Amino acid sequence: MTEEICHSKEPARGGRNLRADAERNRERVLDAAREVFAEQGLDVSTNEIARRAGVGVATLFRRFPSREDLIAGAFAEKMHAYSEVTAKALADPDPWHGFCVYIERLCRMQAEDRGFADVLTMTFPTAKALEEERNRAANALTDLLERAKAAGRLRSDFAHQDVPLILMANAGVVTATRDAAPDAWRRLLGYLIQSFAAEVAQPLPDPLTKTQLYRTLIRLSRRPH
Amino acid sequence: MTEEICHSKEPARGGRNLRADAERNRERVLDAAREVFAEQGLDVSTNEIARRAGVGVATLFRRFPSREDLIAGAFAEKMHAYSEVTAKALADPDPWHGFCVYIERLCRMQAEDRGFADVLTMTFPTAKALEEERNRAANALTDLLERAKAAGRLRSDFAHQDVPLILMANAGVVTATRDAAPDAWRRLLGYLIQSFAAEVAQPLPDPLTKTQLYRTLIRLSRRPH
DNA sequence: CAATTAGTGGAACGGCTGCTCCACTTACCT
DNA sequence: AGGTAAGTGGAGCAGCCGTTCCACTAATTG
Repeated sequence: MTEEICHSKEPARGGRNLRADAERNRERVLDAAREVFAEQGLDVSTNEIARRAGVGVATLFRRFPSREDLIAGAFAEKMHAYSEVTAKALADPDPWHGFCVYIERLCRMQAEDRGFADVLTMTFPTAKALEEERNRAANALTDLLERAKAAGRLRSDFAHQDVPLILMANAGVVTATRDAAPDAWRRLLGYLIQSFAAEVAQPLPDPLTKTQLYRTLIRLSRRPH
Repeated sequence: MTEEICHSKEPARGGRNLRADAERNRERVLDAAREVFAEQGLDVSTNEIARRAGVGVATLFRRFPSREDLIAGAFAEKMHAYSEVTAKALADPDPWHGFCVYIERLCRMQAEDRGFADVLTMTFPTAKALEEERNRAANALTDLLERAKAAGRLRSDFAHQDVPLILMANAGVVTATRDAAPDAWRRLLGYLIQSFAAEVAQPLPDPLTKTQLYRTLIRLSRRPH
């Protein structure tokens, strides 16, 4: 049943063809899901998504029987972009520069899409389509790290497990600061990159202002929206 | 109605005279809350706390009318310990060592108590008792940073707003890794401290093992337990 | 232009939440 | 001991949630 997960470009023409209006609704649901996930994160009510898509809840559930199906569908493109980032970083003639750009892009993607941040750090063994893309990216990453180390720019004790570690840390900052100081993560990253290079201190992005900090913490006090 | 609530007999026993069994129940609720908050974080059901305390929900709500009252009560001690950490760090003859110990302790407190992690990073303007303690700590922290900078060990562009930034990052790591790799945060902190000192790379704690990483991400995939 | 289904929306269900109400119980004071 | 108000527990309310069901609608096909 769940064997085929359509690539977003080619709507369902590969295996089953949905009725025209059904396919249109499917796309509307995905658009709404992407929109809401990006704004509010992954744990948003099903009703809310259906409402925003302008369809009944039943339609959503028939098309995406489980929550994971919906998530996989919504983030398929972005997951592909993610693995492309890895490939591009690998293609960079300067491995260290490639590494830095890679990390920066990843963190930026987290910062720009709250749902995607959750996908990257939280929902690992989700639908097969995502997992496959993830594995391809992981392999490319290993190569990237090897080269940066061989070039003598990346510290040799940097582990590939440190990448999700960075992502988790970044997620913490990003979810906390999104509304009041959406660029706060850059400062964390500035600190981290520096220690990955094991070089002397370089200029950092500006720290949070006092009011940014205040508003960040205010906002977070009412989690259960 | 009447202004005075207490009879003139024993007006001030800590400002509040509850009936003996009421006071005992109050303590039972606080104990249960501390226990559950530490395990499951701040957003745990009121019923669950009452059940674990062995009292009815009404008892809980009469004693702690709002959620914030309960949180403030449960974490009063720990918040005091937190401000003491700052004071102790300030008393350290070596300001840089004091700074490092301070950061380490803070992150450890987050790692050991999921609820407290939330209190520190998420619920800022909560009950006054907590806020007051927080301010005292903030002032001591400013002094600590000044001294460490004056000693030439802490980089001069370190901002006091970077401390919550660290805490947010640490929270991200800690909430993600608590079950599978409860010491993962130490590695992040190792990286960070290094870049705060702007010195050459030093040995780091071990990275996550492959299985630790896997189990971490597995666990997180089913958030709505 | 029917006839045939795939497709639809929204009501409804069961389970959870924070919180309140009220008939009872029990500690305290004399 | 006995009166009384403080204190109690749990049923119950309103409001969410994910999910299912089913009477209806309309795209497709011949």
